[in-house]
Amino acid sequence: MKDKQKALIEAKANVLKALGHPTRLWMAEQLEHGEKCVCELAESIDADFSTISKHLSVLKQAGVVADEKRGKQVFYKLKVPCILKYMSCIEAVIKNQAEEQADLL
Amino acid sequence: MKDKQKALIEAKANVLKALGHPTRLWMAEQLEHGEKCVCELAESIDADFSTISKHLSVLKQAGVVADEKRGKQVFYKLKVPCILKYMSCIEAVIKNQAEEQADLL
DNA sequence: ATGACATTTGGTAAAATGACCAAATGATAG
DNA sequence: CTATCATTTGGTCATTTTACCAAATGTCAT
Repeated sequence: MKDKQKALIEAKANVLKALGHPTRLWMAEQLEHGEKCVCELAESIDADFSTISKHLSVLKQAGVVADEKRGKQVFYKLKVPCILKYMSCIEAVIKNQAEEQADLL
Repeated sequence: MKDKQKALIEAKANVLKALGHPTRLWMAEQLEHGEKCVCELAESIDADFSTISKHLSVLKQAGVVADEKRGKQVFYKLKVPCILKYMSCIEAVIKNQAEEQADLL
């Protein structure tokens, strides 16, 4: 494989990996209808603030979200909202799996 | 968050995580135009057969691919091809990132 | 049966990830 | 300027992931 191709694959995998954690995926979904501050996101997550901050940082690194500080708060938003449009396909994978499991019984 | 919601998020994250490794993403892309046997996939990957086999097993667990043994060979195929349609969006994320990096210079 | 071939499984070691705590930063209010 | 609030950073530890090697499995031809 060419170096450039390889780099592209790695970059894509990196984005998918960033979304491949329940907390981070949940956060991304929360941003579907607009920005939220860290404190809002934190409300529904049972984890240390530092943990939440680090997850957001992973999403930012991957280019999934952008952050903006306003006053004391930091707001995050989706940079490329199409990533959520994909979820119906992911759900199809899961449904498929579930049906096959059910067929075994 | 409700238990069911939580389980769904976890399932979705799991699929994304499975695709979130360069080798596995590459494999999935190779299957775009139909099934391939492990040996074909292995040709372009510089890794032990056992490593390749384990990656395929992760994709299978996640419900991304299905396998079928025919003769000595095992063939893998995509179960839900829409996952590849997503890649254009992922690429948009990367392009976005790249442009921002470029703007810094 | 025996050997050769394609793939998987089990074991192990190195590296990456994720969670928490404590401390640092930056912004605002008093 | 000091205290306070929101968030990030650094450190540490447990867990998970990944890669390789060696050995096992299942299939086919002889």
